[in-house]
Amino acid sequence: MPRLSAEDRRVELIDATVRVAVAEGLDAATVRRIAQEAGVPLGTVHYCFGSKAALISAVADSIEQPTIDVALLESLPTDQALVTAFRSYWEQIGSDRRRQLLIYELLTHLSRGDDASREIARRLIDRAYGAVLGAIRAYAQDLGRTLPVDPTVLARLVIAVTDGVSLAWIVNNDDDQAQVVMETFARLLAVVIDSGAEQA
Amino acid sequence: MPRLSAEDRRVELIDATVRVAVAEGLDAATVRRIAQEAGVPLGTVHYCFGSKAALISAVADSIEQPTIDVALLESLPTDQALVTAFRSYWEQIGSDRRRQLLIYELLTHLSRGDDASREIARRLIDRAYGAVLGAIRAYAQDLGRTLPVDPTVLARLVIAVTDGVSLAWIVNNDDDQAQVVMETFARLLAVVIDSGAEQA
DNA sequence: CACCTACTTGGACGCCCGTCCATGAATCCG
DNA sequence: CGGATTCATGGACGGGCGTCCAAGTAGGTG
Repeated sequence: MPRLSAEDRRVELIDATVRVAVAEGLDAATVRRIAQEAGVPLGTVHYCFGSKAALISAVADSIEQPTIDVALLESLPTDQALVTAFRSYWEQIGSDRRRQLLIYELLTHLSRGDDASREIARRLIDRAYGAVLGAIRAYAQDLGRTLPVDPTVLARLVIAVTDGVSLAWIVNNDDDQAQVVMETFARLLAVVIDSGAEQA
Repeated sequence: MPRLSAEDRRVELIDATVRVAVAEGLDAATVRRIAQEAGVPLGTVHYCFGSKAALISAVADSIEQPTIDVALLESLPTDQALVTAFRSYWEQIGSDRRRQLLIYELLTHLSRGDDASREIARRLIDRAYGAVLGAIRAYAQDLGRTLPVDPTVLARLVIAVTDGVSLAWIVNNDDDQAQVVMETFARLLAVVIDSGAEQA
């Protein structure tokens, strides 16, 4: 009801869309349901975004990916450092099953769209990739040596593991299993990194 | 048009649904579109399945997961054996991007449903898990020793990696990247397995 | 042959969808 | 102050959705 700039209104509508889509699924996030959630009349949505597809794209671009703080890991043994890093990552991702589910709904939905939509899905994954790659590079620098694995490939692998674990966790809702699988991967990685150090 | 038993008709309808959903997305697989694809009148779908949800559940249960033939890996060095195994797995999964996309659409869709739907999603993942776990156990037996990682956890981890890689591959369509990431994981695993052997 | 079960057929029902648009109100600016 | 721009509002439109059902038809059984 209060008069807002279109820009501020867009932020409100994106937030409302996230709320609805997280709670009830992306399919339930209809224009009417979003307008109701945001407390605005129906026409406002199309006034601000022009189309529902543009709104969904804006929602995908608004999704924030976890951050990794490498400073916490200094002076820890390799295996403990990696386990800690994954645990921190998981605490951010694993807090809300439905939120993570929405990310996969967005990725699959956008993957069926036109080139512009697919580009947005790509960016969504690349944001996570960039965060992980930055953390890996910072960690390698702290370690004072190069890793026995290409950091860019390792970052892709870490994203794959967390995404895969998240997907299974969404489906079977088993927190402990997700934790154990990620910790196992962290320890595998630690073995390789330490063995690489011995060889060097 | 030809008179078929309801059971045979169900198979036809499931196949038609898969065709439509693979090609155009799960959202595009409406009852009308499915009936058209199968060449049957609209009412037939509900006669055979009672509801669209039951049809989608049947579709999810019909999805076959890759098989892994461990016999091929005998007498290969560990790293080559694992790389070969992942490559074989990928040749089955990575042949059709849209088919893999449908699996994720089904998983997210079913995860939003009631308990029965979520159970079906769980089975879909568990089929892949069972296949991988069986292969791991067979491989460990061929190796003649126990692995340094719990096979059930390792199987979950392998599923996570392949699912995560598939997801990224669906989004960015980069075959080479998917291959490289999986091969890197295979080699990481080989290092750990071989180092576990040395310790033993 | 008659009968009953099983399958077929296509239209009708009510609902919700995304989009559009005409009108009105607020705000900004020369 | 007055005109122009920007935002607000809610009803209307055409279409597609899942579901239901009454009538028709084939096949097997007594």
